[in-house]
Amino acid sequence: MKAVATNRGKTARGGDSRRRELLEAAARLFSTRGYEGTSIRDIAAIVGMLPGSIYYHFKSKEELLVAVHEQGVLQVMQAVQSAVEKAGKDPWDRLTAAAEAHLESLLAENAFSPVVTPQFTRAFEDPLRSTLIAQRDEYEAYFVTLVKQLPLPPGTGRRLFRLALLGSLNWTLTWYRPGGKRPATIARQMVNMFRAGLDPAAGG
Amino acid sequence: MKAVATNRGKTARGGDSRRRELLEAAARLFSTRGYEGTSIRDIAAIVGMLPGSIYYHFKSKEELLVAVHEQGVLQVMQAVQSAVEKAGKDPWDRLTAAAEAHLESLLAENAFSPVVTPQFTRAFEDPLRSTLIAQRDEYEAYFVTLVKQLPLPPGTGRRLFRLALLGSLNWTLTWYRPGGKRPATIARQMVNMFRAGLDPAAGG
DNA sequence: TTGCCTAACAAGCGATCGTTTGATTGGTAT
DNA sequence: ATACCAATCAAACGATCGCTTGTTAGGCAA
Repeated sequence: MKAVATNRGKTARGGDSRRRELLEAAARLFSTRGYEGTSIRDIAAIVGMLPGSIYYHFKSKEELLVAVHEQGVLQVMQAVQSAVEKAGKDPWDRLTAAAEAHLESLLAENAFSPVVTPQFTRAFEDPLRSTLIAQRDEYEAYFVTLVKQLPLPPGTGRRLFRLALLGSLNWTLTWYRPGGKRPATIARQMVNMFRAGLDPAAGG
Repeated sequence: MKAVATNRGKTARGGDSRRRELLEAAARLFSTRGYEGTSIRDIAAIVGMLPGSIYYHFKSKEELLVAVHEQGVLQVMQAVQSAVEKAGKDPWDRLTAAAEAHLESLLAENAFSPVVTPQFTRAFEDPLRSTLIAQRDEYEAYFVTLVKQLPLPPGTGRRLFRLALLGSLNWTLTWYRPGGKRPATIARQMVNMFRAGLDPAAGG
């Protein structure tokens, strides 16, 4: 494992910039037109590259998808974790912070994260599908711990609570228009809808 | 408008049965593999027909999709309306009945209805996209009236309430597995989560 | 200068896509 | 029997798909 001093072969400053451009273009197209609806040629055209050249950076279209998905999970996860850490100790505050960061990531313009949602994953066959689900589960497990800390009335299904909240948040992707309320506001109001009924300390 | 006594040309009893078979096969494939991920040849193979023969029944793949989508909207709409009518007068009961019927339709095996969700519509371009959205809006407007009848505390965003609830319900498509709770049970519990906090008459 | 290596180009492979066209089949009405 | 017509077959069209292959341009090290 010898350290390489010079950026061997990479263009000018900053490593694999072309690779990142490809990831970004692919993410945008995948999330708007879907995976099957996006061709290698579409992606190549955006970054100004011939279709064949993509295969120098990724060995297949599927591998490109997995890389995009991984990047998406990473981005959302980091945003959420960092927001939660800043949120203090109250479990509801922490959940609210997570929801805000989650929705902001999903609706951000960079367009990496929409690919992360299971609604995207659903259409794939099983070797690939399992890979994507595994990546995503790592993230969703974080929400499990957040919900576990919540002071909920006994008998409340924590699993259903989590799925319902994430459902409300993720569904925003289908109706949100940039002109409207800020994503963080929407996320907070949604958490409050759930909270009002289930938090004994909240004021109805 | 002259009535035709004999089933002119249609096979045996029951009008355009082949057309319905095509719609059904297309619905199943569209909802599992997506529109772009489904080929005319796939659909033809299921109903035992050569690819070209499909074009006797539908003039294009897009028209087939629109027909499937329309059928899906119709099915869900009828199921929901019929359930609401049986539900009595209490607005929360009516909403609960609607949610149950909605989710049951979405998770039913016939597989027509998943195509109705906006998560499916999202990926299309604008002439087609607008057509699908228009079909779907007709249905969603029905939920608007249901939510309007609800006795909610002043200041509660009814629009966000509706979108959040439908989000929770629709998202179930991404995680539901046939072994688990019955769809109607899930729907009822979800409505109750929202209700507990927002209905002044509910017992916390 | 020589040699290497990254990153891309140029061209095309076979497969599959949605769709069209013309012929064929079988039942129904006359 | 004949004529008709709905419904399908059989075959192929051009376009586009993911991907491969051989080559080339340019920077870095020896």
